[in-house]
Amino acid sequence: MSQDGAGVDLEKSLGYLLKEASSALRAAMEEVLRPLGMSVTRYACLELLAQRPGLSNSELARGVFVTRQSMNVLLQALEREGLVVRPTAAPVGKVLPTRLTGHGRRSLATASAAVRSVEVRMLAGLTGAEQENAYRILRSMVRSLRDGAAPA
Amino acid sequence: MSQDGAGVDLEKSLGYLLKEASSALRAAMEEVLRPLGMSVTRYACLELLAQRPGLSNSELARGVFVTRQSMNVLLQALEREGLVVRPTAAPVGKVLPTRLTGHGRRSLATASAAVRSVEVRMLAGLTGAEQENAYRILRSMVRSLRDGAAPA
DNA sequence: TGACTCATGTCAGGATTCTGACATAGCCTC
DNA sequence: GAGGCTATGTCAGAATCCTGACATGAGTCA
Repeated sequence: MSQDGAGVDLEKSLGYLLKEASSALRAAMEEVLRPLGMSVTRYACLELLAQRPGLSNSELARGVFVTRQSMNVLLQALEREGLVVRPTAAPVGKVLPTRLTGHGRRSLATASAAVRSVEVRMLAGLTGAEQENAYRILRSMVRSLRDGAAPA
Repeated sequence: MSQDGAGVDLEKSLGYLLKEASSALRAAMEEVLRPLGMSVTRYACLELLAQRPGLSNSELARGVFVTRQSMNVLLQALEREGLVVRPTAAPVGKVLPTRLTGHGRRSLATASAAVRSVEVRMLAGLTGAEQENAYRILRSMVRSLRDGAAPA
């Protein structure tokens, strides 16, 4: 049914398109990660940890865009499965620096390759200049949204 | 940091930036919708329904990027609160065409204005040409992700 | 030193979404 | 008309994520 009404046109809304693209990306990632027994959130956590070893629970949460409570339960699971390690006592303050184990690094390697193939597929059909444009434009959107959030 | 070799560089990854932008947009929408007693999913459902009256449960689900089961529980709540109406019996097949009530339309109006202000803020700092670029590039990403998903 | 503020880790409860499953209606082919 | 295929609406259970709350440690300031 293609019945156009009045009001905001979702088909031309960049916000809607942004959600659509993000949703398509997540679905594509889930599709390639599922056979590996890994979820998108788990992969994101491991990938972030590989690039920034020793990140704390709260820092990981912010990097993966979930609450620190959700990240806490995820880290407990990853720790139980031997993918990451955390010291039993905080070396300084309450912060528990997390690190990947060998098992975690190997598990991440295959997942990372799969995700990379998805990103390559997503960028197929775009020139290098277009990718640069996309990067700059998305960065501008994020900055505008964050800055306007707390003007007081 | 330093070791990029095998891993995806999240700071330069368009996929990560896409997730970041989508997350920031959702957070900004939740912030302005919360005082109105409305969630992002509810708003999206009502907005879609305003533009395409008579949409079915499954069609709404695809438009809002959730499963039809989730949309079903949402529609039941909206119906209970008098924001939408569905016929008790399907006029044709099993499809139940959903429509906004006057109450639903009024509730949507204020929410729609709030969301529009967020989108305006998001696009501040971008020229018309840049917005056109963003639209075209995001569309290309979605198409590439969907097409490659089922190569048979 | 003591009070205040902020960030962190964690537990508990609730809300939202998803996966699995079933019955049914429309469409297509034979 | 019979059979297969797809899509839909719906119920039930499980997984995931979030909000609320508490205690603790670091930093600031009088």
